[in-house]
Amino acid sequence: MTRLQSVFHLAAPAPFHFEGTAYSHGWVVLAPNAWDASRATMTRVERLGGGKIALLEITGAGTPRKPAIRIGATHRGRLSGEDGLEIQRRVSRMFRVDERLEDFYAECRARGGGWVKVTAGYGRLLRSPTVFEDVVKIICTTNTQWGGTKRMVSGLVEAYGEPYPGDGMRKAFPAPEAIAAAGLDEFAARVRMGYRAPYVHELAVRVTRGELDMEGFRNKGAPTAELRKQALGIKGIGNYAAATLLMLLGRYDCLAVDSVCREFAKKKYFAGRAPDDAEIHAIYEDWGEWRYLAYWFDLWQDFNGEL
DNA sequence: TTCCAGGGGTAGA
DNA sequence: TCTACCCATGGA
Repeated sequence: MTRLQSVFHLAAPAPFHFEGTAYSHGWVVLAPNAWDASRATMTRVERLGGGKIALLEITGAGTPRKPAIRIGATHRGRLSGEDGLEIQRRVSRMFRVDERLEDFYAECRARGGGWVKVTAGYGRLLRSPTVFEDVVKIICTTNTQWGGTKRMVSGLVEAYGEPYPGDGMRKAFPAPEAIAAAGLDEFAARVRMGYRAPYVHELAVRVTRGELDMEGFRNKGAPTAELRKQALGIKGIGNYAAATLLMLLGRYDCLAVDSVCREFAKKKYFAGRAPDDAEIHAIYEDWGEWRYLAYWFDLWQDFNGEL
């Protein structure tokens, strides 16, 4: 069967910095995502609800005043109207095109200095098309180095992801059903994620059985504290992971304090003395609902010198 | 060999 | 709510 191509354009909110969004944190290089720096293009295999597998090529488009995201989809067989809408919904979620950052930008402008650069369309930290994928990836970031996270996620995709037809090297992120169908022993032996294996497997089983509604975490009406409590109910999710998940859900009032954060705060704000967590939280307290983004771009500016 | 990483679960206080 | 202890894995 011949490969067909479809192209979609998503309108993005101005200001919108495509590369700054795609490469906003490590997610862009975690399988099945891949980043081609020479073309400023993100590619990813997506398994659609109707069963079709598409290879997506996602790039920035439009103009500064009317920014957009171009999605090139390669697939076998025609896409239905619903398939096309699903692709756009998924990319829209990944790049947070519905999120409003005006108040955050206003706060950055008020602070001045390097913060003004953030208002050029940064601040939308890349996420996954599904909450399930984000939670699995967050669990794979805990108590390991970044190289370990990449290895675990690649192994998971390789072992249980559906291959893109004609190029078995590229696969979609595994459906929870695929993980749940494997026994825990087999799963743990194939993916090698150590003590995290039972957590990820149990999560997949609970989602498959309908005991856990991951997409329900997007509930915009729920208070952050309630979502945090629900997140902490998932095995493998503690304070750091819950704050990271809340960030991916668009709630920035919790700070994800990890070893990177501790080391950064120690050097920049405490003259080499190790602060306790309460002291770290206090640094960004006055950013209110934007605390996480404030920390993230404080770290980013310090690390890169500039955006 | 030993340490530890973008921590978390559990038991016990 | 806090602390101590244990948890697999792989890189340094």
